Amino acid sequence: MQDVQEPAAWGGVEPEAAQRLLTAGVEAFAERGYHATTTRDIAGRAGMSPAALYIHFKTKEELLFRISRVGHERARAVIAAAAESEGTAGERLAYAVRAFARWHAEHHTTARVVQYELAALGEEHYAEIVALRREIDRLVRGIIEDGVRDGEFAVADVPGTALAVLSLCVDVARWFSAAGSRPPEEVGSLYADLVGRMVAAPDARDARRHGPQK
Amino acid sequence: MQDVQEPAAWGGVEPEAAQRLLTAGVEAFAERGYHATTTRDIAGRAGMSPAALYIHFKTKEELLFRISRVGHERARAVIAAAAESEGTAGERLAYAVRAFARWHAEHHTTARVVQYELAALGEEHYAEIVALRREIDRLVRGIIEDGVRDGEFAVADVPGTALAVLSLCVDVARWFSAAGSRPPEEVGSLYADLVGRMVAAPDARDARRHGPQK
DNA sequence: CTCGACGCTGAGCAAGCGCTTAGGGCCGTA
DNA sequence: TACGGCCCTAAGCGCTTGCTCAGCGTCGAG
Repeated sequence: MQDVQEPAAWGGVEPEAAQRLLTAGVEAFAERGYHATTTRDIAGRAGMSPAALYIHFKTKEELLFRISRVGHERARAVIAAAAESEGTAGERLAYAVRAFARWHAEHHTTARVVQYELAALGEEHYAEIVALRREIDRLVRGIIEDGVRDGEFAVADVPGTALAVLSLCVDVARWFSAAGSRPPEEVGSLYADLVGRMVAAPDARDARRHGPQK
Repeated sequence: MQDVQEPAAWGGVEPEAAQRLLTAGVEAFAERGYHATTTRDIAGRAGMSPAALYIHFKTKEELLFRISRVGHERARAVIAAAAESEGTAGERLAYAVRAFARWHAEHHTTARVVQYELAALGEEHYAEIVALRREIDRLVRGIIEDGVRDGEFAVADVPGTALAVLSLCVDVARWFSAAGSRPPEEVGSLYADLVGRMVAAPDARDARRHGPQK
C-alpha cells in the first residue's frame, strides 16, 4: 500500500503542516473511511501530536470538507476542459470520459473520499459540495445533448445516459487499486470506447469502427 | 425516507427478533455507514435494549457479515438465473444487466451495505465474501465470452468490459434513492440497452435496432 | 535584548463506544 | 406446583473518541 500518486497534490496550501495534514487525511479516509479514522491517526501520519490538527482545522469534519472541496474542484476542472474543448460532441465526450475515468484511477485515494464520504459532511458543507456535483452533471449532459442535436448520438434518455456515464467513471474509484489494476490511461481509453458505443448513432458508427489505437 | 422495499426480505430467519435486528442493521448501515452506526441505534430500531443484540449475534461485525452474506447470495442468484437461462449471449446479458441493475435499485439499502461496507468485515468473513464476488464476476465474464465466441459481440478487452458492466450496475446503489429516482424497472431497461450497445458487434446491430419486444 | 505571535506538545476531560453480567418474566414439560 | 431453558433488560465496565488547554520553544520586529 504505497502512494506513488499525488505528485504536487495540494500545491501551495497554507503552512506546510496543514498540507501534510490534508494528505494524511486523504490517505486515512480513503483507506478506512471517515468514521473509522481517528484524529490521532491523521496527526500521527502527518508526524505531529493530535492537538496540532486543531490549530489548522476547526474540526475533523472541516478537514474532510477541505479535502472534498479541492477534490471536487479538480474533478470539475477535468470535465470542464473537455466540455470547452474544440471538436464534435463525440470527440468531446470521448475526451471527457477518458480524462474523468483516468482521474478517478490515478487519484483513486482522493476520489474515494470525494465520492464516498459525502454523508459525513455537515449540512452547510454538504450543500456547497452538491452544487459542485451538479455542475459536473450539467457539463456532461450538455455534451450529450449537443451530440443528439447534431444527430451524432442516438440517445433516448439523455439524463439517464448522462447519469450512467458519470456513474461508470465514478465507480472506478471503488474498484481501482494501484497494485493489481491496469494502468490509468488504459482505463481511460477503454471507458472512452465503451461510452462512445453507448451513445453513437448507428450511421455514425463507421468513424469509430477503426478503433482506439492512435 | 420510507422503506417500501424488502417485502419478505429476510424470510424465515431464526427467531423473529433476529430478523428484526437484521433489517434494522441494514437500514442503519445503509443510512450512516457501519462505523457511524451504534449498536444502541440498531437495537433501538428493532425495538429492544442494546444488550439484546448480543443474544443473537456475537458482535456488531457478525451482524454486518450476516447481512452481507445474504445480500451477496441474492445478488449472485440474480446473475446466475440470467447466466443459466436459455437464449443467445445477447439475450442473457440483457437479462443479467436488467435484473442486476434493477436489484440494486429496488434493494438499494441492502445493496449499499453489500457494496460499500466490505472494508469493515473481519479477515475471515471478508475472504468468504470475496469468494462470492468472484463467482458473480465469473458468471458475467462467461456470458460476454460466449457472445464474443459466437461473433455476436465485438469486445476487445473482455475482463475490462465485464468489470465495467458490473461496475455500472453496482453503482446504481450509490445514486439511487427511492424518492427522487425513476422506477427500478426503468433503470434496468435503460442499462440493459446501454450495455447491449457497448458490446454489440456492428453487424449484429440490426437485431437490436428493432428493440426489445420478443 | 525584549517581546508578542505562531506552531506545537503533554496531559487530560467529558461523552460515547462495544460489549458483559446479573437477574427477571414467561413458556412448555412433568 | 416445580423447574429448566429461552429472551430479554438495567446497569455499568473499560476503553477510545473528538477536542481543549496551559505552557514551551522559536523567530522576526522594535
